[in-house]
Amino acid sequence: MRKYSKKQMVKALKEAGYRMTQQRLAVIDMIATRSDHPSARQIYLEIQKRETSISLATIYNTLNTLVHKKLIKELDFEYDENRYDTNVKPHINLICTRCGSISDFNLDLPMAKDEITVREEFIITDYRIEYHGICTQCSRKKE
Amino acid sequence: MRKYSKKQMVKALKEAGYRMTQQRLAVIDMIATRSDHPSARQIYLEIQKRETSISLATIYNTLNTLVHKKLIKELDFEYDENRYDTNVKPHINLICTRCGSISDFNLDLPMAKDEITVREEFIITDYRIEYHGICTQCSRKKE
DNA sequence: CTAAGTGCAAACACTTTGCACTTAA
DNA sequence: TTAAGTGCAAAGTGTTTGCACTTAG
Repeated sequence: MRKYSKKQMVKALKEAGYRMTQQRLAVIDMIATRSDHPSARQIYLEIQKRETSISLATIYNTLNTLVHKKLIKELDFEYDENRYDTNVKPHINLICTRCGSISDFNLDLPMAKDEITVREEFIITDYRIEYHGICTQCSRKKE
Repeated sequence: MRKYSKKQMVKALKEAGYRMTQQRLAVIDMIATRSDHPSARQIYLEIQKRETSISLATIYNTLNTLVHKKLIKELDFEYDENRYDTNVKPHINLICTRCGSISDFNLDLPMAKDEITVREEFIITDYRIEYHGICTQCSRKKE
């Protein structure tokens, strides 16, 4: 689990020369605090409830900056909005196809990396592993 | 490797009550013949070169039908068009971030499925595993 | 003070849809 | 013959961009 705190994200952006605006702080606060994997729109709605004025465009800008600085990860889905993950270490995402919740599953995977590198001469730079299915909450409330 | 032939796809659609139009045949022919993972647009351009008249909408319709019937798989990417995979058995996709090529890597994975089911009570219905990196061709021609 | 950032609305890219025309069975 | 399928163009979705206004440093 490699996850940056609010402080670390702010520090990293400042060091890279980015200004600390109310909007950026609000987005960072939101993404670093929540343990679910919110979408840009969810973050937008949440920030709007508070005092800070913000637009969706700014949220996308800020999230893209964080992704670019490798402080968070972007998860894309065809059937829905992109979601953002503070866990930047490769891990398994358990995605509920009923309620859309995403949780992390951390496990050391004997992920066949070496075998791929040798057999295919493919240079792995990143990976993405998802299990789709029904989460505990949803399977319990089916009656 | 579980991969349906052109014949099997045609049979499955006919049995499900679908009509066999020139357009559907052309799409099925294209997807079942090619071993790469074409996008709707690529299939469109390819079919246009031949005698069959077709539109992009029809290609999407047909591909969606095939996906729905579980005869092919859809791979979605935020940064590009969806790609379609005839290998419907769960497997690893090796995706080249330089040229966009996608190849399959078949391997029996000790994929932690059991552990997830037990530890998280998550009912797995499908999964998606991707390794992103540089393919053989691209790494050779880098000089 | 001034370059960086914000925020609206318009643009974008891919995919889906409404509907008149065509066609497989 | 006729319901299913096609194909255009228009709508829809999530995301990005252009540009005048605002603001952090």
